[in-house]
Amino acid sequence: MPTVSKENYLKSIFQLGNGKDVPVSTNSIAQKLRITNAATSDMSKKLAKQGLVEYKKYKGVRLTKIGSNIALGIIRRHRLWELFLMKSLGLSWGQVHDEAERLEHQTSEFLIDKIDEFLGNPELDPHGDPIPQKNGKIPKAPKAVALSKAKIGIKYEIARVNDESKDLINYITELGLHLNKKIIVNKKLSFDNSLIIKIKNQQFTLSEKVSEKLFVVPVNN
Amino acid sequence: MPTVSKENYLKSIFQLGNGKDVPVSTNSIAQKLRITNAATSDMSKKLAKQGLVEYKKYKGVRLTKIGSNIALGIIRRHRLWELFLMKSLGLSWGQVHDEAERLEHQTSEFLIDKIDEFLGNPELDPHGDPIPQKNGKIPKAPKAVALSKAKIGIKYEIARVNDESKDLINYITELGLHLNKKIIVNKKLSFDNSLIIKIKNQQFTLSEKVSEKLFVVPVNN
DNA sequence: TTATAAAGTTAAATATACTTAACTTCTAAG
DNA sequence: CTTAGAAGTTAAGTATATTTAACTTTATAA
Repeated sequence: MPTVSKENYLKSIFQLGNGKDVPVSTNSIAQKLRITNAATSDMSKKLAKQGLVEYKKYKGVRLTKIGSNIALGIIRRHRLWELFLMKSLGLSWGQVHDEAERLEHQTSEFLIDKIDEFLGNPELDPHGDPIPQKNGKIPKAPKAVALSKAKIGIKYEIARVNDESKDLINYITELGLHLNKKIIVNKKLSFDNSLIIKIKNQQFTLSEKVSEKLFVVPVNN
Repeated sequence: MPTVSKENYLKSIFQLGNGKDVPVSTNSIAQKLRITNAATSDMSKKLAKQGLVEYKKYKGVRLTKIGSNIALGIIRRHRLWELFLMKSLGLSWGQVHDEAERLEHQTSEFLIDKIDEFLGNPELDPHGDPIPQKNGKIPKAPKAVALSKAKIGIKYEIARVNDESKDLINYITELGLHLNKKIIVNKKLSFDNSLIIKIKNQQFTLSEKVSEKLFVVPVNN
């Protein structure tokens, strides 16, 4: 069984490769995990020795089938915990990530399956990300577009938001935004690409940085 | 902040001392944690250096106020998790201990307080043990007596069971026993001190070993 | 009152996961 | 097609938590 540390490496590799079977540079892992490059070089060898990644010096690491399955298991646990903590305890969007980040490593298959069942085998987590299923399949997320690329005047709803930055989540939560919230872009300011958006009757400005992290799908009514 | 390992030492010391401010031998800790005596001698020094225990060579360790508070915090998390997993996910008596054993070390104060609140600030866990409160107070558990010391013919209910042995819990669960279950001792066999007990209309035998681990309180009707 | 068994400690070694500092390989601009 | 800087690796050292093996202290029974 991999340690917590190894699980985090595998998860990071999976995420940096966007779930695709591509090599990921050791330095990008280091950056993501906030450790030194040296540490990831070291660990890459260990992971390779255990058959969890393929490692070619100077060419990055690539998950093996086994490594990929472990990564998926951790991501599954993370996303189910997030949803569970919101549904069962009423925690908010911004409160669940950090908790899930720790709990995901201490959750037996038995327990996560119980949580999955309790939630009705959901396909999406509270940030709109797909929850890997018990069988390893990853549900399709709705095809969302960054708010920064949205068309003026069309009604959208929020379908996904990057859950890595707590600051971002807290900020947009404070603005009253959350998953499935309806939103219209009234105007785009050309000098800094910030957006003037409307929700209900309120209107406010979102910087380009923020609008790139929010993903939306068009809605009819 | 203590590591998981240190938290487990502190918890064990607290439990071996029955929650009292007494010194606990290093070897008893080793036995409980299933590690070598040498390891606990070593760790005792480290815990002492951090001000979590007082350690006199050959005389065992004694929790300081700080160490004791950490131990209480872990026990609080353990017992609240057990109850929460049963109430929210419908897990059984025997299924919650091992999960709680890991989750207890990865639970922020924020989260455990939410769980506590969700459960209505309960005083007892599913095994009848008192749950240390946020303020550090430990609720009084009902004054229960070991079933092995119960009187013949009196109606009792199960008030507490040692949660450390999964085998025991699974065994008595299979017999249909659980917290608050009514039980009458019909007879005590003098040659091995086993008991013939009655629940509802069923009758069966419990060994002395088992009956020493089950605690009961008399009930009226 | 003393020797011995039980209880406890120390020291040396191991594994994991890091860091810092020095080094090597790669890559892309001129 | 060379070379400088970026990217990546290695080596040595650190901290934590463990083990095994040898040793010391304590308590007790003759």
